[in-house]
Amino acid sequence: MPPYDPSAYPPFAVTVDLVVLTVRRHALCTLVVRRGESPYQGRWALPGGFVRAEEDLGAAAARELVEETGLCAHDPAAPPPVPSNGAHLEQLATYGAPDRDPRMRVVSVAHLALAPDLPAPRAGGDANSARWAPVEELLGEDALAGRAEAAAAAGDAGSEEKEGGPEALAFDHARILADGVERARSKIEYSSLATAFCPPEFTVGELRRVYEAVWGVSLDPRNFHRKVTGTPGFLVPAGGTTTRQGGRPAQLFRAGGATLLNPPMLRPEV
Amino acid sequence: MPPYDPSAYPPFAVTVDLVVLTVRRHALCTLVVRRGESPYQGRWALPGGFVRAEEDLGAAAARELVEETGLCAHDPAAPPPVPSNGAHLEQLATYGAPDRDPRMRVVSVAHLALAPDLPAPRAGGDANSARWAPVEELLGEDALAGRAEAAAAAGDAGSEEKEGGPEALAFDHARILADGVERARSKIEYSSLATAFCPPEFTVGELRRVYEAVWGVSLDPRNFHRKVTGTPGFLVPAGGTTTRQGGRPAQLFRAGGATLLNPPMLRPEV
DNA sequence: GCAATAGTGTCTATCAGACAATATGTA
DNA sequence: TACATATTGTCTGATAGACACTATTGC
Repeated sequence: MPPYDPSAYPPFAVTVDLVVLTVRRHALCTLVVRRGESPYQGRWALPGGFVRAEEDLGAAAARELVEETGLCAHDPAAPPPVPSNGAHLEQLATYGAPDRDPRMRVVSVAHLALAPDLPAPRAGGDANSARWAPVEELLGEDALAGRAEAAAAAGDAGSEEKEGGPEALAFDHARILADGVERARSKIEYSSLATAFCPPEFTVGELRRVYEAVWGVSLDPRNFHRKVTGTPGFLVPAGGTTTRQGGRPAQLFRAGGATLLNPPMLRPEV
Repeated sequence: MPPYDPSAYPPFAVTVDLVVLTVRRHALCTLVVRRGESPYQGRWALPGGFVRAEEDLGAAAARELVEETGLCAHDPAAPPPVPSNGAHLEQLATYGAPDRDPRMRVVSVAHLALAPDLPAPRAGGDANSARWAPVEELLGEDALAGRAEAAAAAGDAGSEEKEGGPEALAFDHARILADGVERARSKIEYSSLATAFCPPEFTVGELRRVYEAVWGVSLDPRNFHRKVTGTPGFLVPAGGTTTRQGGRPAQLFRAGGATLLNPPMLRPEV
């Protein structure tokens, strides 16, 4: 069985890009790194890198995640029996417009990671080269439903300043980020993924603030409590209580075994 | 701005594979083609091919779709004002395990297409080289939730007969198909995509049979009728009636403008 | 005391599911 | 007529959302 003739197919480079989301100070934030080289030198971009010759796509994404954040990714096929502080990682979508990188043909397999609030990014120890940026700041107010920043994917080098100003993300990363945010927003409706934003033990109020930050809405604390504690498999009591949010002590919970919520959480109408 | 040094990154080939679904005789079917060359010679596989040098991923998928079926793909970003008999096409996921093709490193961007029932496949006019196969036949009964045929991705050439028998799909295509079927099953819950399986004008009963075939369940015709006609934007009356299903004449409808259903259709419990 | 958060109870409009009854075609 | 499918209507149990009320901490 001979290998393909290399001239019979066009050469591609394959990369992984990461949309790493977390909730910090009641805002949905994503990890961005400063580009040190052309094109888009000095602009913020999603972390990512080349897939290695003998590396699976998910493994490449997990490697990039640990390099950028120190987070250990959960394998969705084999979640750990005890919730650790690892992150949820899943494939998001693949972006391969011929002109998305002016240097060469690059196909990027974007991945989505959800993580609890972390101390500070560690990108080579340089605090100026990586940060948690509120997604609202990067995408604007109308970041819902993939409507935001669609034009940014067209990026030609001559009009970089028009693509949302100097804070706009490099390449087509604004679109990738918008798609990742929309995926997270819809997925916490019908799955227990919102717990991936929480520490191993958390309160109902903390979980509610995750939903409020990701959806950008306010939820009734009483109905939320009734709903979330009444959904089988979503939460299991951890035993203790905490007052770290002030007020009356709140029970601590861990994520239950359920991955699909029935009934689902309902995102309020716009 | 110099291009990358080609030796600085591993070379990949990028392909698109298609999961084309339709409903035929009350069964969910997918298009498969017979492989004429090694590896997996003589086995059924999903249609697909290389992405060209200056071609976008979605364009490559649309090109393969028209080559295999003659179907014109709707651009999801700009659906036609009048429903034609084009197919719905969307990106599904990307598969890039290092050993998924024994000849070389191939990353495949799988796409999902939903189409109304078509006459017969036309793969070079050879009726023996392409067919509509019931997905149940290809994946077995437990094709839900991506559990089916996971082992098929491991495929080494020496044990082809163990991978579900001679009817098993080539490469990791059983997994791709299972993912596509699960995507379709969940997406018709909260979107109007089930109409993509119907001709331009269809009855409520025909739409119900689509749901029944895709989900593999029976639905109450009376509740279904009330639900589907009461969901705003889902259906618009086309004016006429038809008796092509026998019984009392049924009103004809066209797909309405809504893409997201509110409230969603509910898949019955298992 | 007051402020803040946690948690429970109640009411109501809505809706999914079960199913009776009727309408209108074909064999 | 018998049968098949379409369509409308009714009933009931479950629930989402609004919101009153109580509980328990820190200041």
